[in-house]
Amino acid sequence: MHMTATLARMKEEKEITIYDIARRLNVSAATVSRSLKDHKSISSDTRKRVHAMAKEMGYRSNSFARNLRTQQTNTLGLIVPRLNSYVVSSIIAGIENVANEHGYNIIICQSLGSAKKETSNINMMFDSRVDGLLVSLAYNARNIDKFKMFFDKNIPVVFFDRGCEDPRSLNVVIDNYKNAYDITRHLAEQGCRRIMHITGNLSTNIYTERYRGYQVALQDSGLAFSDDLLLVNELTEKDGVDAGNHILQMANKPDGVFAANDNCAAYCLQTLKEAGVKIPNEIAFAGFNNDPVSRIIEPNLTTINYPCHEMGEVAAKCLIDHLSGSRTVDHANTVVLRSQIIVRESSLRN
Amino acid sequence: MHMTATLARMKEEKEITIYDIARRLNVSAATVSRSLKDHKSISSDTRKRVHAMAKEMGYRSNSFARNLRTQQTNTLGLIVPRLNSYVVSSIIAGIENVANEHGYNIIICQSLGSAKKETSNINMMFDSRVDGLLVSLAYNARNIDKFKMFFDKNIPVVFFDRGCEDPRSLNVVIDNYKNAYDITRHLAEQGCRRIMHITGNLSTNIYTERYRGYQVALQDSGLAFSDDLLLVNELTEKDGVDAGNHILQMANKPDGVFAANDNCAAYCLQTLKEAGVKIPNEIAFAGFNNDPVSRIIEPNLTTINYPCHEMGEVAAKCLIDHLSGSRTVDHANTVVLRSQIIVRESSLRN
DNA sequence: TTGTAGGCGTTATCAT
DNA sequence: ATGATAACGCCTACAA
Repeated sequence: MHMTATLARMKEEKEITIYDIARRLNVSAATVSRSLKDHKSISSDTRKRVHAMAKEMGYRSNSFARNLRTQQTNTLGLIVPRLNSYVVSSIIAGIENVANEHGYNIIICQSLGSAKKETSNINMMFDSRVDGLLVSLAYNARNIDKFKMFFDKNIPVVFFDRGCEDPRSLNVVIDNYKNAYDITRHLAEQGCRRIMHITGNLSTNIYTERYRGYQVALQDSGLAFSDDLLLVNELTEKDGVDAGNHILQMANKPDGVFAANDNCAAYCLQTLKEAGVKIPNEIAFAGFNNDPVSRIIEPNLTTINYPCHEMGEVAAKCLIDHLSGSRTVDHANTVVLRSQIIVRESSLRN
Repeated sequence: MHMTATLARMKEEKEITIYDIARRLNVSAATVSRSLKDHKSISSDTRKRVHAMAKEMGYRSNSFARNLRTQQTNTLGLIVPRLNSYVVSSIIAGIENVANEHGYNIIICQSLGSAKKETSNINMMFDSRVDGLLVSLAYNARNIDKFKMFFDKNIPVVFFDRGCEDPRSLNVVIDNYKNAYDITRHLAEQGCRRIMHITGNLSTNIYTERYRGYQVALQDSGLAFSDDLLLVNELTEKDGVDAGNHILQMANKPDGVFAANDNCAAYCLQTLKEAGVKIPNEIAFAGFNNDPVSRIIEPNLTTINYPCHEMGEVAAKCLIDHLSGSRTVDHANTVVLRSQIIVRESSLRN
């Protein structure tokens, strides 16, 4: 690798452009540009020479210039409620995998449960001219109005985890209704008569769906629902502890609990257990997500196997497919990933 | 909000530029540009009119054009080993917080423990012309050679979690040595004589530091180290279970275990407990991170309180300070965040 | 206070 | 197969 002193200096001081390469090779910038992207109408000889020289000079394509010219960014936007949860961070890991493979960058922001921040994030993504958007909404969206600007410009938007109810939207989700139904039925089959449901904000569709599954399962099991069996909170660790203490003070205690996530379920279960409640015989437990804590809490938690990583991969693939224009028009606009109940000791009475 | 039909059409069909605004207002594009960024030499009257018109027309600044002109991107790069771990995802949440506040986008990629992928990520970030870089290295870096291109161009790089040993690097870390020392001493004080250490790849400095703290603590406690007391793995859930089974088969078992993360510690502890080993009296346990599992496993895990969210915030602030040029020259180039031992039942003998 | 004009680095459309 | 040239949208001396 021989390199002249001037060349070495250029490399350190300023960006090398295709013009610099062109000059040294006595060709035009157009030829360099074409060579670099292996345009077919370029002789393999010059192409090789250009590539070699580009490498030698330490050339790096300027993506802004290219973006400005081509009107696309090779960047995907990602909006999530929060980054530091088991489900979300695993989904992102899956997304990043696929995106990276296809040469896309990802820019991320979290809405932190604030509808206002979410809106500003959406705008920010639009301003950033992302090629496509991946969204997990903090709260329910009946329609895609918030994303009108994306649709107007034919920028694909994929909703994952929490889908969007608008029939025009692309969704990658699991069957929250069915999972909640199954797990509630399971509790009923274990002999639970008063099953409590702990869940998150009911203006978020994953929680309304789970709630609905729970209710229908109660009906189908011939069990009554009453308001004191529903507890809505943020499903945090603290909420789990609070829920446990709440249950301890109830005159008419539940004999089963189905919480909409494992973290909350685990801390609730723990609180009850410490107060001497026998799990599962006095109160049986079920959670959701198959979070690592579900396999640590004792008894291990019956839960729903949420395919996080897969969901990330599928959502990213779906988006990238649309970007490549290879979408089939009649393609289903909602992908429902397989998920199922995992029965563990927390709900198994003998 | 009155809007002409033509205007409405413009808005949907193509991007509004400052020229469009200029034309409608009978001013020059320069005036529009200046008004939009509240340049002081513009009359407040025209500035208001420009802002109003921009809003009415649905103008959005084209960041590529601006980036191309100004040579900066308002984007921070973030490289982590993996996204889906408690520590990393919490750090990212902190980073995103601060970055967002200051108007920076973040682009993320994970190295997944592959040095090759890490290198390609670094290059990719460089190509993306990030204004600054935040890095948690998969493996140890004795120097910043890999980042030479960044330093050559004065692009600040901040190393967090796993620092970089190069004296010129900026680091945000905790005192892994001291924490490991303290927690090992604590185990010794509880009467442990054969303390095992389970840790990750020793070419990663957080693990070498923890290992060193462990060893010095053994010495200071008058305890001998032997090779069979060191177990190196990937610290995963499975590794925890395997470690537990391994211990069960040891002829000369340890009476204490210090694992370099809680997840591995918890699954190891659980495996032993299920096999009938009494915790902490037969084997005392300690972990690292204060992961949620540490508060679920029984007995609760003695651990180190890792300030993840704070680390993310500090790292981002540090980077952004440098970008704003407000850095003090004599400023320390390594920030050590406060962290300390949390003693819980897994290590408390009575 | 505002306008003019050149250039940031690419790509794409014509020519040749 | 290659070259000349004009955008892409914005910013910023310099001029007025």
